Amino acid sequence: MLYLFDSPLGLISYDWDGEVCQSISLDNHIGEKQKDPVSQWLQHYFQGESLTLPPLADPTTPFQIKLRLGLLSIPRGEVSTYGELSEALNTSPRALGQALGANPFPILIPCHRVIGADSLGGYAFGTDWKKRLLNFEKL
DNA sequence: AATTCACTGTAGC
DNA sequence: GCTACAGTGAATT
Repeated sequence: MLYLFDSPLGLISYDWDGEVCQSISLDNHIGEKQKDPVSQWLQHYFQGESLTLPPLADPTTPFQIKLRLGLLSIPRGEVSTYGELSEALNTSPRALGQALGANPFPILIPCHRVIGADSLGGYAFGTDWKKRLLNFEKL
């Protein structure tokens, strides 16, 4: 079931089935507002606090597991690069980017904290969002 | 300083 | 299997 969250940076929708979060979307502006673990986490996130993550759907591939751990090890306000992360995960930068784009949980899993070696890099829902998120976390 | 280019590994079909 | 990428560093102009 799709629900909405009204963030200071833009509208966020997420798929919550009552038990776990299935996915996050930054462009589908449909659904109702509801109080659940996901909206609570987002609420706190945008207040600058860190909570433990709500239950998330299992990754579709083993690589996604490693990817999550790698991303979650980047603290708020810090950034890493595709090259750096790919080395840590024993893969290539290109592959890492591909996997990041396939990650269903932007913001919850902070894929926006990964930038290119000498450029911003891309973002599944537009670099717009990426810039706003990074700027927000810089404070 | 800008552009081209081969190499790369994952996901999705 | 095959193809499309959210990258990178070296080689070339």
